[in-house]
Amino acid sequence: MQEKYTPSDIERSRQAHWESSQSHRTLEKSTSPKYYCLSMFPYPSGKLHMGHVRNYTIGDVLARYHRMRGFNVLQPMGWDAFGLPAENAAMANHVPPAEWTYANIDHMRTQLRALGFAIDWSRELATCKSDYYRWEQWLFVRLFKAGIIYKKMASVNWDPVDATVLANEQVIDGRGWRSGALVEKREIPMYFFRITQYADELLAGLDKLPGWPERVKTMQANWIGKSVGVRFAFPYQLDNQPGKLWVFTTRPDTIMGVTFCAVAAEHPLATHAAKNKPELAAFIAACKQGSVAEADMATMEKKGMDTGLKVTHPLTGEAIPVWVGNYVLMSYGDGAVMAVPAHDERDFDFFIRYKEQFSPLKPVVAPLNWIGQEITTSPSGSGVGIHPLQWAPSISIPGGEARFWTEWDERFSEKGICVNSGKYDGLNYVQAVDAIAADLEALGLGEKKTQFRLRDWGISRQRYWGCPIPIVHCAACGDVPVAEDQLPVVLPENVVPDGAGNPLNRRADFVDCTCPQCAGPAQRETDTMDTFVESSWYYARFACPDFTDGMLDGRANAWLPVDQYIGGIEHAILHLLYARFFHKLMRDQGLVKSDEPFLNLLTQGMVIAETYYRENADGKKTWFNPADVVNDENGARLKSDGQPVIVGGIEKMSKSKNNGVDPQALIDLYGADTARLFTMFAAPPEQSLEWSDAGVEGAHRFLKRLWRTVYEHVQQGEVAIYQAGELRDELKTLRRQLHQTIQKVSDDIERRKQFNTAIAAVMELMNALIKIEGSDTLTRSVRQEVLEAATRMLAPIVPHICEVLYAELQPGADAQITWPTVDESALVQDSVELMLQVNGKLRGQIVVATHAARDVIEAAALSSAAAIKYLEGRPPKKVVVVPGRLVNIVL
RNA sequence: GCCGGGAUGGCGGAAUCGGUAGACGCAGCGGAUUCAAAAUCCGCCGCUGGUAACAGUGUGGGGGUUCGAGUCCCCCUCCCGGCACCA
Repeated sequence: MQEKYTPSDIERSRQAHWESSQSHRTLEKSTSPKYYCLSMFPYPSGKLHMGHVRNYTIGDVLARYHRMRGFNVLQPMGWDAFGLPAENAAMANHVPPAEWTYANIDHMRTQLRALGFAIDWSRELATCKSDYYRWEQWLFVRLFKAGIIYKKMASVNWDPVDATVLANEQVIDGRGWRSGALVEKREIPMYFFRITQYADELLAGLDKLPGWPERVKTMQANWIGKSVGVRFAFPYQLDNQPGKLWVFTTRPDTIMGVTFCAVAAEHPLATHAAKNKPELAAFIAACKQGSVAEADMATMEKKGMDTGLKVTHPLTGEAIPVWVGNYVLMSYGDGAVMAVPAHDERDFDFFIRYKEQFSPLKPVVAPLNWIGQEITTSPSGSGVGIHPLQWAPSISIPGGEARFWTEWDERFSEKGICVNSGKYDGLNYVQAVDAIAADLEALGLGEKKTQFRLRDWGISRQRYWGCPIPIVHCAACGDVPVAEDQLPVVLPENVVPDGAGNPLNRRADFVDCTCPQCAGPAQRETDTMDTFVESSWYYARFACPDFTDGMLDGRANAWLPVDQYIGGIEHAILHLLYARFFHKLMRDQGLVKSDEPFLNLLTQGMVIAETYYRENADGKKTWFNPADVVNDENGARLKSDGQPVIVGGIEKMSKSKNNGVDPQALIDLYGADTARLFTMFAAPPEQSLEWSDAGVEGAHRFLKRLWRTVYEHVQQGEVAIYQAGELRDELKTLRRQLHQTIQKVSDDIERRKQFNTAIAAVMELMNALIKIEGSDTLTRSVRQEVLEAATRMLAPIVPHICEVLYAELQPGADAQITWPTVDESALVQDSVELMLQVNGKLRGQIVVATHAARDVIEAAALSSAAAIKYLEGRPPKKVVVVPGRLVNIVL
């Protein structure tokens, strides 16, 4: 055995061994239970970053642990290879996205291999290859024919200068990132997946996922946003034509308080009213400026303008003014809302802002009372600005003075008993909803309805580097799906985009084709699919990546569902919801049998780092990598020129902010095992990890110490592991700690998935071992037991060094290392130390027999020196005994 | 703005079911070894007072429940993620 730990040598030789013996190749046929361990596949951005290392190390630890436990493990890897960054890189370097992508894949594959992940590389796939995406096109065609995919108009960000559609990320402060032009919303035709048809199942399915984190399930449930309410209409006459303005509300009980209606800027009523009102047309145009991102819409100042149109309140017959509101989303419900300023905060803010314009200015109708609010006397205060607490009594007095308040109070939106609501007075929420819904239904103007916040999934992208949408546009036949035997529609790979629209539009060889239906001349669709489509089913394709006769074969059902899925928390909603949806689509197409794709989910926290930038003369930002910046008491400066840079805040490592830390330097300096150990040790996996280099040294030091300890032990010659015989106390304690550690580490990895504490426990064990002296056979045999177990426990985390050390401890044992088992007899302990508290403060310790009775413990506690000191002869008021933990004496 | 999460020593973090706050590691300080340094080993290490024993105090801020709160409840601040075309 070598005296010195040389990671580069042992890692290279171990990896060569794994490769030549195909150690990580998954068995197709096995009597062992299966364990499908999947980490979210990477976008091939160029180099691995720390987030990847963290993600894939977690997966590898779980995969290797389960293999040690006798499972038949599948751990595949692939590439989410279509996407926007490839087009950006293509424009910057004048290289086709395909070339850039394949080069990145090659580099990143080498990096993943260097980290020693137990991946079955024979199943590798890349989504940009036609043997993958052809099945996506095949499914598209089937779903299109089944009506699950349909076409409708939708808003996109339009850059009028570059004449191109922009991603939300490419809109910065309302302007195009390259042109700097003010971005506009533009309506274009797009294909949609009817995900809303599965909304109920996607919501209900969350309850059948006990292996998913609560936070993810809560986020998805809120995203789907099921709400029960009433959809109803305000009738109107326009140019002597009758019409209905439809709205949805979850608060039909407040319908008697409707003061106005607000419609989205794109709403037909708004468009109509703007015809003869230039100022309204200008306002609507202003609403259409800026990005389509909901975050931008929601943080915008709430503005509106009266259309001058009036609709009729369906129950009171009152004329209700219609406004255009920039906060009303056309994509939600009917693009219009009723406004009840008395009971909705957003309506309230809007009303206060424009109160002069509501003509005549009328006090807010207040139909509800607060639950449990006692109605006593009329307050003496009057007029504007009255305290909200005085409001409820004041409005409840019949014929009493109506009041106006200027500050919102959370209680205004609580549900209560109807007042000032005509025939509905005195009804509670449920009764009022039923009565009002029944009345609206009798009028033919509304009904109860379940509404989802979830919207159908628009998948058309006006981009080149994606999977072509297999549709042909024929003047005679319309939109025709490509025939199955014509698939795949292959994306040409030699194109360099230039930022001005989709270059496919200019490729006659791609666009011009014949109609699959009438064989006449036709044009191919040039939009490509959202890259989330590729990542929605790759987990299934890994079971049978070589299958050429269909999307999936029977192996998919053998492996699915994925037993453990691991990926960043940033995917909690979109990717994970789309993948769940796709699984149900595939199930309904007879491709898979299960209902859910991922049994257990681990959402790793993000690796975040400081961002640094400089603003150029044109206002654009140049981002600098943290590795190129010094940030000390003199501020942040660029290493290369010593000039200051602006600190942009700590954010998720990303290419756009250039704050990714390259793990390569770490691997080069310390080896893969140190990189893996430190990443797992630095923080628990679900927590976000702010990157710092400090501490890596400590992880490396631990591995060196482990090596040396085994070396010194092995140098003394072979010894069998401890099996039986009388041990001195010191060794008994060490063995107890060893088996407690095995128990803890197993639980930490398998159940808690908290690897940092597993590592800490082994470190403690090693610290205890090093303190034991002596080279007698008994001592050496216990030491052998501890070292064998320690290397086995660390093997999933630092496999290279552990396999080498284990082979030194067990010469000739070349088989798969197994997980150590707990010796229950080693755990037995005769006495236990209890904490002694007086009035909840720690005042001492007592030692009692392990299973001592409560009264024995109490007596021991009361006779202890500490108790006598604090009791000063008085009897205790109460004694709390928590067996195995503590005794609390209350004075 | 809405939804979800987080805040514990100089730093990363531990405390798993309401029961010893600070495990483990980093940094720092002191010592050993060395011609010297690196590496390694030993010891100390929340804050305040005290030579010490010990006492007080302490888990973002404010309030509450409890014999006992980092952990539960209410309110607030700041930070991070997502918001449908970044992936």
